[in-house]
Amino acid sequence: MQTNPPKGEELDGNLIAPRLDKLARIRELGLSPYPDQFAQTHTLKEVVTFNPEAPDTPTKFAASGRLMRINHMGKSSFAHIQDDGHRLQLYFQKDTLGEESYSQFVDLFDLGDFLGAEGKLFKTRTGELTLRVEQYLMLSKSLRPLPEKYHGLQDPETRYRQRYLDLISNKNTRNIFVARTKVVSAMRHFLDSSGFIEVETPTLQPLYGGASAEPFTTRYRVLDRDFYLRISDELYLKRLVIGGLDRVYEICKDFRNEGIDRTHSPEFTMMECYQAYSNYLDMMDLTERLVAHIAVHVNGTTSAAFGDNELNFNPPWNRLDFRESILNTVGIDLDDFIEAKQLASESLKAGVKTNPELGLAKVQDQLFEATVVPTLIQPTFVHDFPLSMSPLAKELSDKPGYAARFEPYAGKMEFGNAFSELNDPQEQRRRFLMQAEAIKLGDAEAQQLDEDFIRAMEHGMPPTGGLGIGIDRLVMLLTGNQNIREVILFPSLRTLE
RNA sequence: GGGCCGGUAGCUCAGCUGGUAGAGCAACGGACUUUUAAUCCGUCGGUCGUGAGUUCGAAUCUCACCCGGCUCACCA
Repeated sequence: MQTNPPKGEELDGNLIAPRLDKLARIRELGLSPYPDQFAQTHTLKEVVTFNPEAPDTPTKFAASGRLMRINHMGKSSFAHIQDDGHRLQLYFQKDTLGEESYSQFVDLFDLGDFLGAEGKLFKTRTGELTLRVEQYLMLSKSLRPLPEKYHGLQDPETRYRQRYLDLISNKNTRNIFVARTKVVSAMRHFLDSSGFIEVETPTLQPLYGGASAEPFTTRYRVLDRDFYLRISDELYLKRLVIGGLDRVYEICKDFRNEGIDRTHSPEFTMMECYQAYSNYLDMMDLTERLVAHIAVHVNGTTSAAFGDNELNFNPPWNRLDFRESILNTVGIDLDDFIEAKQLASESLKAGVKTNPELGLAKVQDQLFEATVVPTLIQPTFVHDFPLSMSPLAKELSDKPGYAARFEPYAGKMEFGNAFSELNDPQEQRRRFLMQAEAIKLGDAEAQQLDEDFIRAMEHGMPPTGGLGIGIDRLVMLLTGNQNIREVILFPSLRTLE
């Protein structure tokens, strides 16, 4: 839609002009439309907790916020100010303020302006807590109108492009992002108190790795070579475990140059943590406890409404063997197929199209995605993935061809990945070389050989469990949003010319 | 990328069997000293996403393009 993208210089039109006029009149009166400060006695959040009838209630409140509603009624006016998600009603009375002060409020203030007001609290006839204004001050003049007061801002495009308007007028939007912040802080708190230390590793990387994805490429001018925006921080965090940081984690943006849809954003936030002397089963346990802890911190309970379902993150979660999950769902036993083409044709019988030219692992993955994933509503660990799909994970000693790896699922959506980290450098080299074959087959997402990483591993790496959790998707699950754009403040959209 | 749906006033939406636009909120003027989606009277406000085409005449029909939503494909 062309209606709303900010046009910058064009501050005209008959909705803007009256505001500019008022701005000029404020200045003519020798007042500042943008004063330096206002001495608040209470935030709105605090004010709304008072009962005006209680004996210990202060006789003066000075509070401030954005004007969201004004009712002029001749010699008195009601208004609402909003701040930090809280609202307070103000009552302006000619008798209280005096003729000049009262009419200045009526003449010079618009919806959207910031205002500071001082006075006493009382309750209206209908019982609403209200501040009887004795003095007030313009704190900031607004030049553009707000979205409609009742319906708010509905248009999804404008909500994403001008998120500030969405935050002002839609309480639910605000709630989502407050919840998101709580998710991250609860995660940090849990990990910090479990002995993990938070680190920062490079966003710009000379080689990309740690995941299967196409990267964004950028030019590092001084070094005169291409760099990549990280698709993962895995290989750097493992170097740190090698360096003796036994429990590390990082929460950061990863970038993947791929499609955008309801569950994928090209830049998204990931938490990855690594714990020496543990394995993927320990990570499974960690995941359950971590997510349950976060859910309680955010929602007050381990359950969350998601679409038509009520998800319950209370441990223990379901556990589902990868091979068995496909066997039980479509009756195909992966162990019966060594060739990509065979499995692909068998999959097709079950109604699933795959790309056999990309190799067996890809076909297995596509079959799993199409058949098993849609059944995974309640939190579930899918474990023991085919080794060929897991170039950085250890092979299970009692299950050749399968990796000590799991992914947590909920709401038909993967939201993490974990394994017993491969720490045999010679085996790691072989795995990278297999990935090189996949690249030749046309798999644009296969992983690059990272000699420096192997060199680090050759110095000795302890047995280590690693876990990644997609923050955006976890927030989706805990806040009941089925679209990733609803949990990202400024989601990627095409630029408007 | 395919399919479907949408883009009309600042916002929320009508209008779409072709006759160049309406409502509510917002704004402006007026009435109103406990309103709260305040109410009542009056007024202003639109290159109907963009560009072509058909037509005497296009918001409306056709085509192309732009932007968004859903969906399928792709993508862990």
